[in-house]
Amino acid sequence: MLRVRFAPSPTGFLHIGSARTFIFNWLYARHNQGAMILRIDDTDVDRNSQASLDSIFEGLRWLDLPWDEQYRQSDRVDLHRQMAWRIFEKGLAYRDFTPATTQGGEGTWLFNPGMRELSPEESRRRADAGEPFVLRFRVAHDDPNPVKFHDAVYGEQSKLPADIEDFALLRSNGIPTYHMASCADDIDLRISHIIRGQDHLTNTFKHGLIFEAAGAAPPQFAHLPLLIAPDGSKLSKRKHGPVVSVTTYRDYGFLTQAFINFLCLLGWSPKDDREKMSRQELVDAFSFEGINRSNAVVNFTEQEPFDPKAVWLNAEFIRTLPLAELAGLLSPFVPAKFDKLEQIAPLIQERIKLLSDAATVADFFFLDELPPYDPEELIPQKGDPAMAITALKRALEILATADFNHQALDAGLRAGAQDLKIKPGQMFQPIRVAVCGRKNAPPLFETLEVLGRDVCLKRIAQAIQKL
RNA sequence: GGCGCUAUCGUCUAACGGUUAGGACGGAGCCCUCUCAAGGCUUUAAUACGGGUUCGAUUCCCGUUAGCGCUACCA
Repeated sequence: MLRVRFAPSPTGFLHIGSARTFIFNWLYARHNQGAMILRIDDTDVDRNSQASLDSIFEGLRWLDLPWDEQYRQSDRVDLHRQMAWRIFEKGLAYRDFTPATTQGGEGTWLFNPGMRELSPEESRRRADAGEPFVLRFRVAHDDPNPVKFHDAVYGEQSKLPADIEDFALLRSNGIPTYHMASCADDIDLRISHIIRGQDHLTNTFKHGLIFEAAGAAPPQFAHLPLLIAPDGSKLSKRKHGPVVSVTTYRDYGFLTQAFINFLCLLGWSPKDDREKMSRQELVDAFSFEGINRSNAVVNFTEQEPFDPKAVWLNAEFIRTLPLAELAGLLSPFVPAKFDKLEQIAPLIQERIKLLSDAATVADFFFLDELPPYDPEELIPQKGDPAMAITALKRALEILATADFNHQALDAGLRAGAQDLKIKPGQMFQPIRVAVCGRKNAPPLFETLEVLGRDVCLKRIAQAIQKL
């Protein structure tokens, strides 16, 4: 059975690049009726935090793409160690007693001098004496045959052993490194396909060596191009702020489906001209052939914190939402009861791009007192304050008695404009500003209807005072 | 520095040797219209550079340049 895994490490919030990796794994699993495994790669005890673990689960839960199995690497350390020592026993790893502080530096580093050729006896003796060591893989640097693997996205890959350093398997504190833990788990969990970021492409040579040393057949690999910032650098919270965190998208009112859709279009294409796709369409269309090889820019700026395409997709999905569903989704963003929201929803559905826009675009529905506005805005096009006052006074009379439904209001106010010998637009604008506190608002009659007679009369009266 | 990967409109991408280099977002304009949206139409803009191979290169090969990744007892 096909088995894929998503293996985040809890050293930070859930990054949108990680989210895309998760989504691609999920799509691949679903497309092939395989299993999706979530594995928390928490081998770096110093950098792990509960906060990031929470953030990861929070983000994944919002994505609403359920996984089938779940593991945590820290529960499986014994397994990783055993596999490391089995590699050691085969002579494919050795103890390196070089203190950590003396390492690093310029140029190519392959191994620490003197440690590869320590005799088994001496190595054992020093270890028994309590001297700390790391367990290193013994790469066959003199082997002229390249290490090879096939990547489903990047094709045939090969690298000379002479260019691969003796990487660590076990740290001096006994905790397995990422390479060791990851491979041991991939073997033990029978992972058939590893789909991950391209930053692991060159690590894969090391992993190939581990699989071979452990006597396991390597899985299939598919590396994904990275998501980068407009300046070409990698996305980081420190440099680019909250836009790189999944929960930020949720908090600003992205729909899960729009967010997933957007991420899928970064580095992958269905190869036809489809852009807006449902989850099922994505599952059906997803394949490694559609994955690109070059990094994709998430196009945000300081003024526009979200990629315009993500925003556009979100607006598209909002427009297709059933009104009751939209009203429900809106409720965390605005102070209004559900039945009021159901009335408002149709008026703002095609006027908001993010759910959070409702709070600003439709504020006048929720506020008791309108925020201050410029009385000049009450004056109609090619009109003067006197015209505004006349129009508003007439509106007051009409609204005092009219039926409060939009057909009646439409007819009544148009008739009023005709009586006053002004254009309908000149009649409507003062009313709109009086009632909404702004020039740009949803259609007038529906808005009046939702606001109700009392509020409308009160606000128009207040507007007349301002003139 | 070494090794690896990548390079089509501003951005996301399509074109797997032959196209007026297509679509989408964004921008601009027009139409519709009680404002704003939405919708419709039009428009804007690209094969990084230099060599090959070929009747013919966005596409294949080499080089240059640029970007990214790995080069840790991070993942």
